[in-house]
Amino acid sequence: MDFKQIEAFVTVVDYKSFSKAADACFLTQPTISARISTLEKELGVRLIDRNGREAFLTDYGKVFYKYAAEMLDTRDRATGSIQDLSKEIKGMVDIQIA
Amino acid sequence: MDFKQIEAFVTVVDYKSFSKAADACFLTQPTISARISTLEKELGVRLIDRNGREAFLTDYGKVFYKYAAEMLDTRDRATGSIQDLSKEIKGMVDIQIA
DNA sequence: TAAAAATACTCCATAGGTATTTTAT
DNA sequence: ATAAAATACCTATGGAGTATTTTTA
Repeated sequence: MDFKQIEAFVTVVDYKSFSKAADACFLTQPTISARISTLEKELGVRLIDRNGREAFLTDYGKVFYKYAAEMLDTRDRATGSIQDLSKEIKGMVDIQIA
Repeated sequence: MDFKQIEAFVTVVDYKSFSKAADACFLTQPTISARISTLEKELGVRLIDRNGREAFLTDYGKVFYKYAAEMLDTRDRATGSIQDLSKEIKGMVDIQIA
């Protein structure tokens, strides 16, 4: 499992389309297909149904989506916290220099 | 950011050593070094202090560790849930066949 | 028939290993 | 002097693009 795959998955779900997700991610449609497909192979389960006009979640996909969103959120909070702390510390250094 | 990097980070912290973490992960010490180093570069911050006999967390590392553990945990819960559901569904199929 | 996804293929980047050097106690 | 991490180097895997085919509504 990989953040790139998770991002692809969440974006496909949000846009209900592989090609639109590709545009949104500034990637090509085959790249999105590959990421989803690799993720599904790893999990041994189909996450998205491509039959029909729109791509929609399977039961597995519904379960996985919650965790996917949580992982992306945690990652963002992690980088945010580090950046905030970094600015804070740099600020303290500036005050000491001044 | 990458689960491989996060695993390397958490393992180094747990073992307080790059080389011991490498053994535990069935990888080489340079691989662990590279993963930690890439993660630190991406975050723009040093997570682990290698001065002294033991590798220990910087202030940034302490903050990041919580999120790291959370991400690994969420990933494990995600795969666990999918596997459980998969067995459940396969079980239902078996019953229908029998 | 038109759209969207899958597949085939090619190329390049990077991840990981081995060997070695550097560092610190 | 020793142990641990960093660095250099090389190779191979796989990730991503382009072009094309397949699918389905």
